[in-house]
Amino acid sequence: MAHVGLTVERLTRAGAELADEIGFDQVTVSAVARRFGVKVPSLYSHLKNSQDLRTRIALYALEELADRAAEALAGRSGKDALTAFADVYRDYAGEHPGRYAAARLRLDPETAAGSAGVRHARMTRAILRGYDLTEPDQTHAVRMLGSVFHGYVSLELSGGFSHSAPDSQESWSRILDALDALLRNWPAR
Amino acid sequence: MAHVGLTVERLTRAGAELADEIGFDQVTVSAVARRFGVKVPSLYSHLKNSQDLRTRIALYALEELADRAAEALAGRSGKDALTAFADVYRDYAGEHPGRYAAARLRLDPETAAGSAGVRHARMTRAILRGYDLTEPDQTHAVRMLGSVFHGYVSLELSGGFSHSAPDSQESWSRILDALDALLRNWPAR
DNA sequence: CCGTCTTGCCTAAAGGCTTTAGGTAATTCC
DNA sequence: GGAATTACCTAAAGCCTTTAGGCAAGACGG
Repeated sequence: MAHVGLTVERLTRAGAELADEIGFDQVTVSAVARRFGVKVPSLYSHLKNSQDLRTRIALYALEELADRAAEALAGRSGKDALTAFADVYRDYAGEHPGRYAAARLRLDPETAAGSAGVRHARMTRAILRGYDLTEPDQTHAVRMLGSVFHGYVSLELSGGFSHSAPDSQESWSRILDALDALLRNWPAR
Repeated sequence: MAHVGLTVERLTRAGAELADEIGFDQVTVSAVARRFGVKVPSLYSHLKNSQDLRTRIALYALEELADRAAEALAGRSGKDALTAFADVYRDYAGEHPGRYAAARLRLDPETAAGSAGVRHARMTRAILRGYDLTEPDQTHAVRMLGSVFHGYVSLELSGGFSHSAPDSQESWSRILDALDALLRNWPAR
């Protein structure tokens, strides 16, 4: 077969696209090879194994998501920042369900520490600068925001809120109102 | 081989146990057959296919979780109910990570409608009777609670909060305080 | 008590994904 | 121009899924 020019980057990107099309857990080395019109073993000089492919897609998605979030956060603060940040997550999951699922892949601690996950955590904390929270409440709030965003998007993606009133968009918007109110009025111990 | 007495129920239960031991997505028809000391094709007279097995495990876990939640909710109201209900989820996920993962399996709408998922939704709504919320805010709050519970448990399970201060238990408890405060003080539109 | 029917698990087999080992042709480099 | 490297290939083994068909033991009617 002719030279196709396989690289880890191209394989990762193709895997990410494939994830959005057929679902992250349907992404296999075979499927990616097929997409490049190449025999499966050819990928093994670029990838350690199947898990390696999945991990790379996850890191790619985390990076992409963090870039979007960072851009959305620039120049905003308070509720404005909270909403923009949250919307980045929800919109990304809507546009790229496969990549979003990839971003939720459990990474081993070392890989996680070197991933864009760290940026996500820092940005979430940055949002809280617009509110009057001190440690350890700030950390509790970081964890809660992460939970709500991930939880809502994940339930919405799995069809939890579809076909029932009120509209998911309205719930999302009202939940963000509620979170803003909560952060401005975080209960003392 | 001798008569083993395979039934769909026994296969489902074994699959649920296996899920907790090796992870829900490692649960295969092969693995369950192995556990019964039986050849793989023997299971196909009880199961339609691999997805059928997974779905049954999911329904089983949803049922079990709903039973526990119902028991915890009996005789409680207000914050007491909120906490007890939330703890059931978190504890179940901690004790049975594989089953919890199974309970999050995306079911097709028809299957979902006949599942214990409906009870979960009703119970969440029941908790809100202890707070002064009217529609559509009640629905928004139901969705938010579901998101936080699922999101938190899911992040905790994937190792998000381990090895970092403060303790995850403390965050959980403070987040429940915060949710209680929020529900008592839900912002008007 | 005996033959038949049914039930319950088995072997055979095909197709797909993963992964390793080793081959070949084209490109790169001295 | 020849040697080394690169990039993709074939071969093959192992595991999982799923369908088709077989056999033996227990259930059941005569």
